[in-house]
Amino acid sequence: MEIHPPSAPAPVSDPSSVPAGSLLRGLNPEQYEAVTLPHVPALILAGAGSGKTRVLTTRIAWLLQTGQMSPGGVMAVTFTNKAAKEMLTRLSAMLPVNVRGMWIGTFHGLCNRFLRAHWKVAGLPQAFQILDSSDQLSAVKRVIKGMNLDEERFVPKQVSWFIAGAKEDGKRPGDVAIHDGQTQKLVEIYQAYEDQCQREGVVDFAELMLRTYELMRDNAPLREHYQRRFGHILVDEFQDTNRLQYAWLKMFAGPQCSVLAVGDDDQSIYAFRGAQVGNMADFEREFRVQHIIKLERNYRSCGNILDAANHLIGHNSRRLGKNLRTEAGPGEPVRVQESASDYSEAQWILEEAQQLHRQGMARREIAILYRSNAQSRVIESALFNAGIPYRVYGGLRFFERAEVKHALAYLRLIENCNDDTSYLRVVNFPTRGIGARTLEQLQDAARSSGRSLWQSVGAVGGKGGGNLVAFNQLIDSMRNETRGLTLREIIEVMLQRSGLVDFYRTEKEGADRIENLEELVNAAEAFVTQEGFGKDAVALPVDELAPGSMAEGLPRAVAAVDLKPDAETGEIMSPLAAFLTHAALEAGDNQAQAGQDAIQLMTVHSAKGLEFDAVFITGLEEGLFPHENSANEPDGLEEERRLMYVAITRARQRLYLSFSQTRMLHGQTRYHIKSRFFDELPETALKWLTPRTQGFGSGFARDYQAAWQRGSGLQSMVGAGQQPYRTPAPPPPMPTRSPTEVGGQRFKAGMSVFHTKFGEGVIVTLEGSGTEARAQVNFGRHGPKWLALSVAKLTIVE
DNA sequence: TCGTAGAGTGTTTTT
DNA sequence: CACTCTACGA
Repeated sequence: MEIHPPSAPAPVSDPSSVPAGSLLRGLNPEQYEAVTLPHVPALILAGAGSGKTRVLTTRIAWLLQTGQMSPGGVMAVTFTNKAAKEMLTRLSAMLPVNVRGMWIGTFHGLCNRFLRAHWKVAGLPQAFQILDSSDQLSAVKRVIKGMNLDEERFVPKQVSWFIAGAKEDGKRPGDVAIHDGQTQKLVEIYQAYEDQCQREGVVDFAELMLRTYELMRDNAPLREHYQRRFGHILVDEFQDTNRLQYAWLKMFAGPQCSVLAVGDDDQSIYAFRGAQVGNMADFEREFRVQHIIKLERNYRSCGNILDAANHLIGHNSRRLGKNLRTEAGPGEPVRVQESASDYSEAQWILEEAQQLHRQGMARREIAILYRSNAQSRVIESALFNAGIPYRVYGGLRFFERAEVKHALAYLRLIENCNDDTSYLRVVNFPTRGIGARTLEQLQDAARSSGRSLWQSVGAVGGKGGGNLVAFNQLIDSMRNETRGLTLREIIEVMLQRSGLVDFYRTEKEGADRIENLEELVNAAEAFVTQEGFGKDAVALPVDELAPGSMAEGLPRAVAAVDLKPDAETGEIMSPLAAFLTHAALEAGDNQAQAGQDAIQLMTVHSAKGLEFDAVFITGLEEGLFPHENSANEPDGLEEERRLMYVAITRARQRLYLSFSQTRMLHGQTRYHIKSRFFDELPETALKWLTPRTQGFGSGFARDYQAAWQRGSGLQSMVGAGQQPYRTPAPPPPMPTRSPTEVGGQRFKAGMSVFHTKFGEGVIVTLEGSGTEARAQVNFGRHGPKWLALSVAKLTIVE
């Protein structure tokens, strides 16, 4: 793929002559050009730390300020709520503009907004609810059970993934190509799942996108309306868009629309969940993009860090081609540390981090990154034992916690009693004498009549049946009691009447949970205040409703806005329904202690978009980073390299790369060699804190052997004369598992071997011992393979 | 209905 | 190792 220079160099006036107070003040020439582009499609290749958010927001502000666009005519779409919020905040700081009328949000958030306005033509109930991924999973499980299918053959997670994947390819059950019986059945499950969702009035994340896309595609007046409306569409993180999102954008972008796509192919790290980097090239071609601007000036990292990043990513093929540069000096070298074990690695990190902190660096400016979540544990325990405050990203977020989900389920039932997922979640929680047997009967009755669980309670007799009726009455009475109350009051009533609070009061670990339930009340309160639901505000976009808005004049027959206000209050959407939507679309933070100054721990994926003064990239070992599983996927290694690129470019001043010789993984000690990425970094930018073990690959095993024979074990390899790390327990006696003992042969990582079937290859990883011993061998044409050494016939190639 | 022992599992993840 | 899920017995 190649990049054409802008056909006509844009007539950029000298950005340095921009008057004080102007929006455009302080932009560099490329940024300036991007912000002031004419009304045509354009692609901005924005490198890490090149000021892309600034360009996006300044462009919107500029379009509005110069009167080229009214707020209603702009759409800006992002992937995360955080990015959307950031954009809104910055924008309102630049201009006094009513951001509520603007279409700025996540793909899913905008779809929700669209479907709330057009629920009727979209074929949805007005109070449709959104399933998060765990809701979706349990819905899929129910479908599989209901079809009497084997959960071994149809693993709910995989089925769920299949359905989401199909939707993200724009495919309904009828559109999926069927090659075999398995696919046939999967499609049947997909169909049944769809029917179930439709019956219950719920949509999953992918459905929000697909439903919106289809409605735009099939409803010409609606499409024309929106296409006329949006003169400018700006897309953030374009490299992360999937097929459906791309098609969605094309649907909203009419002939008069100028789409500005901002992205960085080198930071595409979500191919595994359907992101198509190829969308960038497709966009360039299909939108006949004339203006491609590269933002390569980096304002974040110092020279050595950028050298490392550029050098590394240079090993990828199929790039759009971009190099980061800085006007800051080279700065400090990139420090490299080798440790004997994951434990001593953690120990070293914490001491180094403490050192930085003592020198005045805030803890929140120090990030510890790893490839996979499992790696955080050792580091966490080291920090915990040392009493150093830290914060782990990832894990359960607020709205995903069990007690919060229970509470939300009650609220959802108040809003829509046909929501079977919520019904099943709380019908017997707290326990009400409704057991598996009773629910079995209820589900059978519901299935055979095609009705919801709620509607089927009458069909179940006996004691269980009576309890079910009582449960329905409980929900009914909650609905009646809360009518007309504020959101806060509704939740308080629900918490009491449902018995949730009482239940957790008697639990031994219930205090935290009650605290979270109280937090839910606060979240609701904050939501009402922020979104203005307290008074007469409605959830629908103001510009869709106001007379004189662009929606006015649209043929009523196609229902631009399907208004159906509450008969009593006149509310278009109840605060409760709005809050439930909010809870589904924005899972919230994962920690309450977010304010504290703490060291930040996270995966490389979740670090994307963030920056820190000091960054530790840990576990840089073959098999971990690059991850062994990526070797099986096409372009897997390139994605791992981009991931590494993302990790490197998070650092402002100081970057540490660290790897360990041994690591506890899944309860087993594994022996690793250092990541191949070290060979792809410029020597001149690196500074080894530990002596280099030469000749990597075979080096480790040989040095280990030598060190062991000297009677000093691994510790002697970690550089005597260094800080007294007090490496704890001596390393596991390697000889029992020694790679050199494996299979009775002298295999070592890095060694060339010959296999009768796969030919010549190089040993990447060795693990296990005796008959368990296995090796990952990289065979040129056949790629990497895991081999059981007791079985595979390998000979050493000299 | 509920608690617990045993098996199974184990990249990355926002919405 | 640490967690989730299932099956079984009280």
